[in-house]
Amino acid sequence: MRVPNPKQNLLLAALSAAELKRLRPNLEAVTMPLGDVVYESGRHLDHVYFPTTCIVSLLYVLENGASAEIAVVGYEGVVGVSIFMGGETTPSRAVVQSAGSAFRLPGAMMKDEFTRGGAMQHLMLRYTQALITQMAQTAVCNRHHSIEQQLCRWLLLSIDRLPTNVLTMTQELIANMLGVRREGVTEAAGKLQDAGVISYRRGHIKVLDRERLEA
Amino acid sequence: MRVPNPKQNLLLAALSAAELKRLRPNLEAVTMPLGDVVYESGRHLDHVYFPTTCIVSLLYVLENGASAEIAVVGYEGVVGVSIFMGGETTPSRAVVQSAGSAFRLPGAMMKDEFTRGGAMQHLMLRYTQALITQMAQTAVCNRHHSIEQQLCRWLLLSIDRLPTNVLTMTQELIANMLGVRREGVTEAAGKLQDAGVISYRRGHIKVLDRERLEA
DNA sequence: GCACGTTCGTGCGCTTGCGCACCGAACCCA
DNA sequence: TGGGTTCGGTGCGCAAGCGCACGAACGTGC
Repeated sequence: MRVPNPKQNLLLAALSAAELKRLRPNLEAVTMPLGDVVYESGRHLDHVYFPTTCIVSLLYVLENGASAEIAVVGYEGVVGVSIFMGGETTPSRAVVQSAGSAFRLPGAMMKDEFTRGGAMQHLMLRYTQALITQMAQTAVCNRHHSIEQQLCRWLLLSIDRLPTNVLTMTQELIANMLGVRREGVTEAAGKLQDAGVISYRRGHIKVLDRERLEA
Repeated sequence: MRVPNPKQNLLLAALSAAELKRLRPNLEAVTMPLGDVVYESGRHLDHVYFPTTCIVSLLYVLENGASAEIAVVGYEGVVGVSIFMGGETTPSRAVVQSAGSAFRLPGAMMKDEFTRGGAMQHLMLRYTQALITQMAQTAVCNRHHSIEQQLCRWLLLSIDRLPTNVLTMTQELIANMLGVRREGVTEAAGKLQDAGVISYRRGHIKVLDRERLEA
């Protein structure tokens, strides 16, 4: 495991040297264990998180407890956009889907930097726009796609944010993310394995044929 | 029909007198006929639209032509957030769901005003945040709710943005918005009518019992 | 008042996914 | 090496929703 470097996060890496230098003292490297709840729905947000090697899922939780993933954030993004979007709280829950590390920045610092209106603001807005697009896609997938198609999409979203092609993730958890039954995931994963696209064993999924996953 | 007044839009109304005065010369009142496509997915955005008496639906369209509504915008919001979020284009289609009027502002003006960093920026970001929340809800509803529940939610979203409790909308169109079959809407609407919550006839839906719709 | 297009109702077979229950098998740890 | 626990596979019955097809009711325009 390398020493965490802020530049591993694409947003931080895109900042100018001066901006990064300004933020650096307040950037704190944190390790993100699997299953850790970064934000709880409706709670106050203290920090924004810039993932480097971890992946964070954004889940929207209903009153009755049912939930579904609305977006995935990895080294290309930031968790906690609500902080600079104006709300102190977020309506979604953020859960670590793949363990790793991240940098976090106190919310107040983030706001200050954002308000300066420089590259940081621009970057954050662009990323938020991308996040919106991802959410819109999720919404439509939930309606029109089969479990198998959604599983494919989800696998792609995940491995694109990891250095390896192996995910550490039980089918139960995937089912939770997608908001479907575990058995449905089992079935879909079985098909994909038969087709030679993926292979898995107890909590580890290896993507063999990325091309064919994109269909 | 009153003469359109920018203050009918909540976002414009929330601006200070000075700001509104600055924008006023560039604000153009436009009428929005039913079914009009305000934005096409992937196309360049010339203007942002501030609805006053119309309602605009944001649809995300898949490659195969299937689509689903991801958000509803009325007098409380603005259509075309991508313009100040950094992208020149939007991944979604915007369609007029209920005829009425709106004010539009050239994209460049919007950007300028946004970049000033004043109340406008703050307002736009807050609204975008609200839009994100609405989209997240839509995503989860698509997964967990029955057609009837979704119809209820959709009706509420719509009448909340209209002065009356009567919607002019065929079931076919509603089905399009929700991304379901027309027959499914017929069935759900039939149930609601039997329950005395709504009444409808050929393209006109009247909401009778708002309370019970919220379940 | 009549014809036509639009909108809504209904029926049927079929697929997908859910809920539940149970078992085998892999893994972890002592 | 041998528990016990966690995962994954499988088999029901059931409900929701889809696709298709057809017909009835409404309302508009001539």
